[in-house]
Amino acid sequence: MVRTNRSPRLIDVAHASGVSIATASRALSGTPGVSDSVAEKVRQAARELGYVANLHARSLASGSTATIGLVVHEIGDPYFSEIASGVLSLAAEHGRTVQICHTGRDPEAEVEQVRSLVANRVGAILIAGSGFVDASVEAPMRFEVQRYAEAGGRVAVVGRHHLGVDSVLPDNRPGGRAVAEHILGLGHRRIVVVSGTLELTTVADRLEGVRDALEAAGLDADDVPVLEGPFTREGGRECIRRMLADHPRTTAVIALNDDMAIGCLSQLRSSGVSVPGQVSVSGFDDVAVAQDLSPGLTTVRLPMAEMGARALTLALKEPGARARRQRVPAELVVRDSTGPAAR
Amino acid sequence: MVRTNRSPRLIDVAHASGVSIATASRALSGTPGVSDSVAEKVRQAARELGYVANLHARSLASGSTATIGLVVHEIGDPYFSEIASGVLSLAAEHGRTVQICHTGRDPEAEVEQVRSLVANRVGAILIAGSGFVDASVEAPMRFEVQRYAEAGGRVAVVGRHHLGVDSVLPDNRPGGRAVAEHILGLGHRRIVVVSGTLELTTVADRLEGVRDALEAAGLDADDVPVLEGPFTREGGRECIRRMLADHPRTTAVIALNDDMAIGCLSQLRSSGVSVPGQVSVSGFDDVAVAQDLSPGLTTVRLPMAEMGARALTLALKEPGARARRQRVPAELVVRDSTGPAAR
DNA sequence: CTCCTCTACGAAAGCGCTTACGTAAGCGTT
DNA sequence: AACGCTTACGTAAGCGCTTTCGTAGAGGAG
Repeated sequence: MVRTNRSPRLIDVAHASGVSIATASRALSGTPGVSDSVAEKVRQAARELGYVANLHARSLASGSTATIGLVVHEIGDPYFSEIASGVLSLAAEHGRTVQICHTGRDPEAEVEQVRSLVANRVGAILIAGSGFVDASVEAPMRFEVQRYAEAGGRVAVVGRHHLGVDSVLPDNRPGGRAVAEHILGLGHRRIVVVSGTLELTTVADRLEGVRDALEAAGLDADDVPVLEGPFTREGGRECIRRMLADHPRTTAVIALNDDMAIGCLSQLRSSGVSVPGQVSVSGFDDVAVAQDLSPGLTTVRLPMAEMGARALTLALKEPGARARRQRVPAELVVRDSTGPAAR
Repeated sequence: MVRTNRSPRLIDVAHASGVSIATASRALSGTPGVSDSVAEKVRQAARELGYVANLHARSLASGSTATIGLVVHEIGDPYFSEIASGVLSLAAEHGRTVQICHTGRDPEAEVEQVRSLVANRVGAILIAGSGFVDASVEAPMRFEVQRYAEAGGRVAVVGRHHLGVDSVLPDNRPGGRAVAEHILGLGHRRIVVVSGTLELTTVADRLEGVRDALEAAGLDADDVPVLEGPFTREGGRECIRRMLADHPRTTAVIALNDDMAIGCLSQLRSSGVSVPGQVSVSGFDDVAVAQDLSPGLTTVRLPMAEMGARALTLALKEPGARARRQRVPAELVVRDSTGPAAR
């Protein structure tokens, strides 16, 4: 019977080139033990038939995969999409494919997604995005990740500690300190921090850095209001409305990510507050649009794409005896959204 | 021999629950023909063992996959990341995983990526992003896609015609016409179009719409300069520099996507040109940040996430006798970046 | 010429699952 | 009681590869 309408299999290539399926397999996957002439004949036949190996069969037989899994909070968010971009580019160079899932910042969905990646037998799992301060929230994730790692899976995370695996960690705290010092240096004293939920370690770390700077400047960090809202543009808008109501004399807003900062800018503009004339605003992350906003956003640059790529590099390496940590420096980028404090 | 350090297999679950492997399979995958009591026993055992099915084995045996492939030009670009977001969310609801690749707008890389998705035996392929006007560039892609479709694969595209498969098509031309009419309605006559490469069908279609409006207004469309540059923020900046040099009396810029429009805004600001006071600017797409820019960007809204979701829905459906086409309306969103023409 | 060592290749055993097919038991009909 | 039909389950044949092991043949040493 002729197999119509189906992709050719290895055995078809083998027949076409007059060798056994074993030899064909070796020739195509580059395993030694095949003479050059035969190997070339096989490759030729494969080309003519338009043969593409069935990766499922390959993985099943060999027990390994070229697929790597990437878990992000929300792919539509530029912070994550830039990380993803770095991962995808490097993965393509290595001939690896990437499975992405996003979790909507829901810890349960996150665990769920990791499970599904494990089921897919991906070769490595990359997890991007903040962890949770509360260890009990983090526990199921930790469990799942450990089990996978013990079974031989590779895991790397970006911007997340406490998971006991290789990690790429941005200098959130020093970065927070740097912006805050910048703001203080401009003479601001009536400052407000606009922040995502403090349950996120990223938020907590950045805030800690801000407090460091405040204390170093001889201020009481507890005197600076921290307005909490969703870690999104809408959250930024919301916080500014609260700020205008409750702390009308504020001269500087330190937002703990660019998304919120953008929301802040937007709301201040609609409220008729000039930036940086009346109020200065800073962000964190330096997403691509930050420089194209008006005014250009003063922020802390994190090389997101590179962070993604580095996480992948870690995951592709042999596991070390203990978890590796790579620090990524955060660099203050001063633009036009911050200026001297109004008198 | 005890299998240490490996994930449990179906047969382990079968033994643990005292049934055959066939019954266990049926119970876990929900295939009818198993009594409720036995099914529950099996599920219980699976849970206790922490069993997760090996999807490679499953795909190999069943000949189908729950994985769907998504090809985009650049995941870091908000247009695509928002589409991806729609796809990921809907896919998760259907218990599907998504493999994403980005191609850097390189037609060859695109074909390459589709091939690799085919090798992965994904159940469906989604392709987002503009096609090419030049049919010869599009041909290899068309070939690959057709072969996959004939072998039973499902394909859907968003924003791309000519591929002979199910498609979700934004109203680029009517959208282009709508913005242009808006600009004309504000009294602008010295207009410049800032455009990505005309080789992209998306660009060509939007431009066609703009020309429709110009002609309808009794103008000669050929009198309106079309500045071509990369379809990115940097491209927008570049075009504005050319515009300021070559067409200094321009009062309105119609950018053919938001990314370029953002670059235009940015460059105009650095060049000290007020928007919309001296020059009005419009975009296309309505990416999330568009509303938070200063001034808020007048643009044409495309429901990107929804478009992604709809493409997935099409791909998940049974194929029709002929390729389906879903039009997605484009809606003009007027914000602050456009105003009456200066006298 | 015999013996041994390589090298190049083939045969066949899985990898972990799905599913077509076979069968035994239960139940209603006549 | 004999018959068929349905339901619930087991047996076993793959899915398309990789990889271990075995072997034939070439070539070198003695």
